[in-house]
Amino acid sequence: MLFKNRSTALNVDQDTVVGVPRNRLPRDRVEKRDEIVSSATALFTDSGYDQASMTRVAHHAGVTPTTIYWYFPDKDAVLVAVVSRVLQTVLDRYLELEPSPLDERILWVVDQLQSYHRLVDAVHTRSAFSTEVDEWHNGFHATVGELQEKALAEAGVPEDELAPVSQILTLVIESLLTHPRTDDERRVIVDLLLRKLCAQ
Amino acid sequence: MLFKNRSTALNVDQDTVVGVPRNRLPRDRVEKRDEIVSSATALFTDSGYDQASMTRVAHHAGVTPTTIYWYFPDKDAVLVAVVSRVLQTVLDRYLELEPSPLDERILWVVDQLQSYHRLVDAVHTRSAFSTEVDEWHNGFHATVGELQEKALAEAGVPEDELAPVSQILTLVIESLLTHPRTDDERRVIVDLLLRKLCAQ
DNA sequence: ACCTGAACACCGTTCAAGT
DNA sequence: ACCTGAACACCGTTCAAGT
Repeated sequence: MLFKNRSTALNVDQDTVVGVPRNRLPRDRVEKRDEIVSSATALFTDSGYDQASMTRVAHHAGVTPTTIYWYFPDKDAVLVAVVSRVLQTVLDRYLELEPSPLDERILWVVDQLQSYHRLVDAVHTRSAFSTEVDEWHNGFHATVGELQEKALAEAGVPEDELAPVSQILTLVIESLLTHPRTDDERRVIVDLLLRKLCAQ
Repeated sequence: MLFKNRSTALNVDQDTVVGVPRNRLPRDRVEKRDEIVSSATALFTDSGYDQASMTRVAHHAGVTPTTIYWYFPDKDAVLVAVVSRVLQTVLDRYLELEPSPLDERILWVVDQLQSYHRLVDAVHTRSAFSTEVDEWHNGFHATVGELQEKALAEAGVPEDELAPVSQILTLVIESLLTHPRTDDERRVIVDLLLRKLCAQ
């Protein structure tokens, strides 16, 4: 029951040293951590940060609540791990998508993030109480801001308007997530915004 | 100790009927309810919805936690009472302020609501779980939307752009509350947005 | 009608004890 | 090194009991 991943013959590989499985332990640690983050992502996304208790996350990951505290200092650290991974995934997919009109790219982002609106709320709420969440949130806006300013410069926005235009766009995108609308409503808003904000 | 508001000579007025103080009871009830809402407003605003427990709100209002449940069905109902009163107060002051340029009025609203950003977060988060909060949130956007479309029409925004422009403005204002900036930064954003969105 | 204290089923987190 | 069960101080809410 204990060490169940390592005690079966199936899982023993050539790198294992008798008694001290050097290369095995770190890998297991990473895998279990990932498992916790996956469970937390699913539950935070579906039920929201508050309703998804550490107990529920733990059981979903097949561990005891206390085990999570071996991998993370507190619940906010789990939240940061969750949103980091979601951002990374979406960012990777976004960068592969590059050459398409700006409005299409923005609508794609809104569409991708739509299901994560509970994570957005959680980050905003927890930022006020957790410095670790607050720092991640600031870093998030810095990363996204840079990317967006580059895209906007290419779209013809003048140098001195780059910062505020980018910020407006980010704020609207974030808000669209927590104020759900139909595809059409979103398109009307994003199209009008870009038409007005991007000089031609 | 019980009925302390009514047992002192100071508080007995002419309308009081022996044994059954007809006019007194409803007034007391309203006053105590107001007291709870005031305490909740202070604590929700300063500490956030989650950190401000029913126990803390009750003690701040000079009652027992259970007493609150005589006046409100649950914590979300307290939240709705709090945000309703805040909105009413700000709306009243706004309507007295009427004749001033649109950008000044918007910056005034952002400034007024700035300190209530924790309430904004709470409403967004609770909307997903409480139909009473969700309904209030929808009503809020309807009320504000109407007011804003009128102001925008006067500012020269064409009929067919009224709805999306109003929505963009509301989303940006709401987001500015949860993403604090300096007065100058806010002014730059609002000025640019209005310059671009309002045809001239 | 209004208010209370005790209780219920939770919560995030800690810690001594196990392997 | 990693994991657990029991415990701690909370939480929102309920309810029998008081006035």
